Amino acid sequence: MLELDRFTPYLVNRLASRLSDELAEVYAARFGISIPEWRVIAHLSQHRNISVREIHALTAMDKSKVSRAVARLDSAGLVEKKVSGVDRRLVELRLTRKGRQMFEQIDPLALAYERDALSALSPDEERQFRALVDKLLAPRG
Amino acid sequence: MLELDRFTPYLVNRLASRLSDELAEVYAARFGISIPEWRVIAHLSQHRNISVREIHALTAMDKSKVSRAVARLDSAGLVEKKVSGVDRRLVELRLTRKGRQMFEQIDPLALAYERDALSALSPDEERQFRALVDKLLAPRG
DNA sequence: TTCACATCGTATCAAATGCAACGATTGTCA
DNA sequence: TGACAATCGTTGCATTTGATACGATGTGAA
Repeated sequence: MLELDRFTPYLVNRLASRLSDELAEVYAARFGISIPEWRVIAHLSQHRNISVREIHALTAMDKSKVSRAVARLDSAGLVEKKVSGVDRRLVELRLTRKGRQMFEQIDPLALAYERDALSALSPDEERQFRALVDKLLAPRG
Repeated sequence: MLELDRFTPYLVNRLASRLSDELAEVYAARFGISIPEWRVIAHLSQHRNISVREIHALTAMDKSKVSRAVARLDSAGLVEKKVSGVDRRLVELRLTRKGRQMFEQIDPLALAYERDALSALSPDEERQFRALVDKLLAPRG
């Protein structure tokens, strides 16, 4: 018999929405970007010339969700779009100087929030937790 | 410098949406209910006479989201609504026989999915993971 | 080459969502 | 008691979302 308080999908979902929402409090009002936009920025901060398709595959955000987030970031001057020379179907994305500066402001705030969110765990537990999440995220047969 | 592949809110979110989506594949098409509706049913399966307010508080689903899910379940004959005698602002919810029967069909499927999703972990790791998630979910400061 | 098919990003449109406001009810405190 | 504030569930409305279709481009086999 299912008990919600012991049902992993339920618990992980509650944890995830809390982490997303609390993190959004850190950047949403202050920098005027939404959760999907933040996710795009975060990905562009470390993958150069990544495409919409790749962000979609990495984040499980819908293709059109990514496309729209990119469009808003583009018109806000935070992201540049450039049709790939190799495959003209692809759009290569990268942060503008302005976008990178915004990321560099959010970066320490995000890391501080993560530390705070994990502060209930000891360093050992934190390592365990990361390792277990990694295992669960690894593609299954 | 933030690295997404080590950033807990990001990883936990990816895990959570995979768990939600894959679980929904188990019940959505077969039983014709949405994710919010499933969540309401699951809560009603173990809390009797719970109110919209309480489901909202427990699940972090928006009040109106819960209200609308309940309305659909009501007109589908899966849930009954009854104004509380103690506080007439409250609506006491409970599964109908039909609703309970549906839950009892989904129940083993949900548990089987959970086992499958956690199959990458050893029994020990699974216990650790549950304990760590509980710690992280405990209200902070 | 050519033609059928796959892939990428965007646009379209119905449905879902979140926020704020509302009516109804209850609580508070002067 | 009475007036005002708070709470509950619902609804209206603007926005967001996801599924699908589309045009443009690329791929592969005949």
